[in-house]
Amino acid sequence: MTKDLEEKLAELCKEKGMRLTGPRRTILRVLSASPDHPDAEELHRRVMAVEPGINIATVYRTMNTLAEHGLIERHSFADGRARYEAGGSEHHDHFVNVETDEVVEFRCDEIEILQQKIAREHGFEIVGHRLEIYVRPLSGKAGI
Amino acid sequence: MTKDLEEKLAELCKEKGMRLTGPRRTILRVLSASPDHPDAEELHRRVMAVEPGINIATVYRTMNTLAEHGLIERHSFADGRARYEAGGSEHHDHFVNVETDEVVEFRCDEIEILQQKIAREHGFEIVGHRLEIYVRPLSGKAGI
DNA sequence: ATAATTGCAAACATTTTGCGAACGC
DNA sequence: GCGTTCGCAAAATGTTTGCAATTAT
Repeated sequence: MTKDLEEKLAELCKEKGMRLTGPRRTILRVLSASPDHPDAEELHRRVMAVEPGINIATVYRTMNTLAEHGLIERHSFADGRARYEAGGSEHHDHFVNVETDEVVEFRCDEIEILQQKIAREHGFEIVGHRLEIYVRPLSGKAGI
Repeated sequence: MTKDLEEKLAELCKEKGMRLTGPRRTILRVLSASPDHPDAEELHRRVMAVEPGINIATVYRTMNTLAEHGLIERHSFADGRARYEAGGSEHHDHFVNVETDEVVEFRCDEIEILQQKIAREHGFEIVGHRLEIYVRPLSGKAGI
């Protein structure tokens, strides 16, 4: 599944006319192997572990290019910096466990439908959306 | 009846032990008169129009303090910078018009209820949430 | 060949911080 | 008077960009 994703992204790059350079290939590989939502610095760290010498500016530029072509998603959570996620997976939203900072994906079609409805009622067409639900485990002891 | 929002905020400040300095008063005034969600720079611009000489660092510090004490809300939309909103109003979510950067508030109880439901299904208790729907005007002229 | 992409450093944008002076309580 | 807050300038982040060299097609 993971291996496929890298190839799929590589193919999409070619389709879009993007050149498959060494650094870009490495970035695609790292991205494909990242099930989470790393920011540029973390991504760069992982890329450097695979192939040192790649500049963080290249990471930024590549992420921007990939996002422009719709190959990845660029989130910006509350912390301010941009976080990236390899596209290809289905749309989903996020639970953020405030006690562990863990992110859990979920999907709720009914909510999506309601969004469409209320947007239309306001005279809008949806371009995209972001839903984060900050949570803590149900039964567990209260945090701090 | 409606005690001025500015007065309400001022009182809350005192309650929380925050000093009501000149600059802070001005910032509360501007904030109270801002129905939108200005960022620090815009807020500073408005503050300067009322009383020149207030530094933008003071705006940042004041917004942080107010947010820590729960008197205002600090949003961070996709554009990266922080935007502030005088609290006190009911909970709501946001449409962000991607063509104008304008923010429109909305509220949808059905969505809130679905959130509760799906969170519970995942074994979570909701602490808070954030929903932004990025939109463009429906019918008329296409953007770009 | 030639246009896209890279590394590097410098520029940029936003937000925070150290400090001594000024101020509210 | 004492602790908070201020203005200022400098630092800290996070991200983008100009340019000459390199590389994929």
